[in-house]
Amino acid sequence: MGHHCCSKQRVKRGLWSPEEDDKLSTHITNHGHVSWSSVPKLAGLQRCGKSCRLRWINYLRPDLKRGSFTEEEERTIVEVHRILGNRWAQIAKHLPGRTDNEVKNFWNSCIKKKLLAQGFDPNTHNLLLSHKNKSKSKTKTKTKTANHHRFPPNSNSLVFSDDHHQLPSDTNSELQNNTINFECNTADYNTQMHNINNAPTTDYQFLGTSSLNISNSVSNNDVNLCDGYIIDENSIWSTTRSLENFEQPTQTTQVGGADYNYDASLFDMLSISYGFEDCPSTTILPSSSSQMYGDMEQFAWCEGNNFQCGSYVL
DNA sequence: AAGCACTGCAACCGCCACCAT
DNA sequence: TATGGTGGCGGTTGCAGTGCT
Repeated sequence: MGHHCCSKQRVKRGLWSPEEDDKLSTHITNHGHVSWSSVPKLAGLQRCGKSCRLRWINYLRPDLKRGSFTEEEERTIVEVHRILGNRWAQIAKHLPGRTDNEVKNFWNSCIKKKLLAQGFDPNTHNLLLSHKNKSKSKTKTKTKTANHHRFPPNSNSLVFSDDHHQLPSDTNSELQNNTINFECNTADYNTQMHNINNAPTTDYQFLGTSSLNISNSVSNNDVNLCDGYIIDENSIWSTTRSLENFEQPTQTTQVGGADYNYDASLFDMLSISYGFEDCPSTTILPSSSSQMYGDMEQFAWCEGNNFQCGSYVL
């Protein structure tokens, strides 16, 4: 069934003229819109309501940001796309003043090509096979990788408990300045993104070295705890890439559920929120008495005596 | 200068979900 | 419950602008 308003004859199509823009802007500004299907008639336009809506949302709305995307916006798009996939409307919500159409066009015309040029599959954010083979012999290669679907089907967002997560300051001398912003207001993922993009680096890093034990019971190709390093084809471990002073693992001792020694710029929360969908039985046990559990709908993380938990919103 | 290929982006199309009747 | 109207979304198209030969 088509749209009622679009089935009427004498509906103009194609690019909007300045006069049409003016009519639509004036009408919406003065009267708002109760029903888009009634807007063309009331505004004196020979367009269908759907076209009016699109024109207003994508071009005439006063709160739209104009001009090129900034590097920060680009980073945000890549990060959120890594999590959400082609959910342009959701991605656009992280970019005030940008529309889903704009983000989609930018992705298709620019970011996609950049990722491909860098050897990443723009759909999955994984290394393309050809690049994987090239880097296979390099155990410390820094890469980006991610799952295709970050959230369980029908989930809208990720929710963390509201407590600010802090490592016990006196329990491990290797960890300093180790406040991790684990905070994310309910259903406000944007807050989390903003915090991570703007926070001082030390807010999100462990300084020093931590030894990890990765116990991974779902060791198949798509197991992907977070994003970051490829240790081998089957075991992927990670941290955030967006932070400055991001350091590579100092040592990789063994592959496949054994110990890893990392220069631990480890647990960025954004990364931790990734990947549980595909590794429901994964447990991560850093030797510094930290634990994290993940499953499809819930996860939790212990650091010393502090305990954090969160869940997906279904 | 002309013709062609490529690119970016505005707009459209088709589908789905939701709501009112 | 079925149906129709509508809003919203992602995929796709078409065209104007640009660059290359």
